[in-house]
Amino acid sequence: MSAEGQHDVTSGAGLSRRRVVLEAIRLADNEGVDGLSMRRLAGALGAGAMSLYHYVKSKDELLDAMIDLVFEEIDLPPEDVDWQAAMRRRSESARQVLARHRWAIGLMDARTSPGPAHLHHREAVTACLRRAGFPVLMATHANWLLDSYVYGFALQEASLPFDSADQLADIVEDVYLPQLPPDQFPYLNESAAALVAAGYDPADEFGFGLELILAALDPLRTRPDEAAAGR
Amino acid sequence: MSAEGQHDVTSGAGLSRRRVVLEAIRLADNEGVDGLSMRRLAGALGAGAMSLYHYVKSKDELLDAMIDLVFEEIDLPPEDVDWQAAMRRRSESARQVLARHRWAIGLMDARTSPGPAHLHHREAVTACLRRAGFPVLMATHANWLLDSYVYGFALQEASLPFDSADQLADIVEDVYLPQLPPDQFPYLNESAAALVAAGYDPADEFGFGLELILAALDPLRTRPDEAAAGR
DNA sequence: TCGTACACTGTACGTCGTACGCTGTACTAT
DNA sequence: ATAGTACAGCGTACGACGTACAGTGTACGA
Repeated sequence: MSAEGQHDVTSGAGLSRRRVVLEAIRLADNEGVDGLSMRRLAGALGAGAMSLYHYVKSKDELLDAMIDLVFEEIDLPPEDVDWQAAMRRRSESARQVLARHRWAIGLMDARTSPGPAHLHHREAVTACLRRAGFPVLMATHANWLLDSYVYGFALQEASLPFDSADQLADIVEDVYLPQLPPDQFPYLNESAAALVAAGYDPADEFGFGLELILAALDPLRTRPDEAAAGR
Repeated sequence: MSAEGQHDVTSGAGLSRRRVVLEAIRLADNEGVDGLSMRRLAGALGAGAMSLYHYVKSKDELLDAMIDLVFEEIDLPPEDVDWQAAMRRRSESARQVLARHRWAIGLMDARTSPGPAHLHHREAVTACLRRAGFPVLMATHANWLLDSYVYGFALQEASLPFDSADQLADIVEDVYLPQLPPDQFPYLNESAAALVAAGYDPADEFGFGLELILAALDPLRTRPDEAAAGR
């Protein structure tokens, strides 16, 4: 008698696991992961706190589900381009998605089992590398290397206190430099000055490492790339 | 009247910021970061919960301090070897330290300001790269790339459910493969089989990407390495 | 002897995750 | 029509959390 009215208001249907997880992601995006509580989440869905437990076994399981939904947002490597283009696409996509959901990267170290979207993504990447001519173990190496770079970059990006190049100059001058006496940190001062002078934008940084890694991996293939050659 | 007895037992002196943070790290190492509460930490130190707030402004500040102490454990790049050896040393050290404190990497994305040990480390790395002959902006690129790799690797390593190569085979067979129907995940099955057959140890994986990155960065220097050449 | 500073603590408040048991509704079998 | 069963959701309660606030006793200089 109390529930029906709420359902109509919030979105027609009743609760569902998907709706719960989606709203949890929105909440975490807006308020940070610390602002996500079962009660607040339930409130945002127009429901009681305990109702959520019909769709999610525990908060931990909810977090797992959130992460897997984030993985779903990441583009898979396209199959009709050469391997470097495919990896570029999925890596850039991953970076963007992880930047959109800053909380996700910090949650990943605790949860140990991959989830279906994660597995699906991994399969697609491995397939791409194998078809590109990387031997089995080399494909594993490449996978580790690329993922490490993407996750590590996202981690560093998430801990930056600014979003754009505009803010960089301000932050460097107001926060960074005052902490850095030039006699004790000569090189960081030099760096900071150069970055500001060059109008440095950390958003451009990702490409450098990615291209370097792709180029260095390329000669480790032992066969021509099927996707690049054929269809 | 209650505190003194405990102090003698635990380590002679009274509380101190350093002792608080050290014990917090030990607790987080043993029980996971979720098991670290102000009450439990105080208990482990033989003190009341609120006593901690004389040394730490809030739990958040405690976490910041813990992370910075972790950074202190990481070897600085030695100054008397060539830049690749120096980076190898500090990167390996960072990997080990972050593996020893699994909780640290997951905390890093939330806390945005570097801390003194972090800054000191960054200065030393930048110095090493600059002296090796990397131009200012290129040194920044190299810094981002290397750190991304190290952090991302640590992140992936932390989310592995096993520690050694021995356990890998078991886990793959018991947990991984049952989730992976061969028709849906042919490449992951191929990989898993190859890894088990090769006696793959993820501890060896780190070197591959690191060496690849170091080798690819080397030609981007514009001057000879001072450390390698001189003294 | 007094005052004052310091190191530390007990209590209390609001919030958290969630165990437990209860509601009303929908549907199926009789 | 009636009873039975399953489902979806909720209210309450418990223990643990971070921490504000108002103390406590001790050490020490005047």
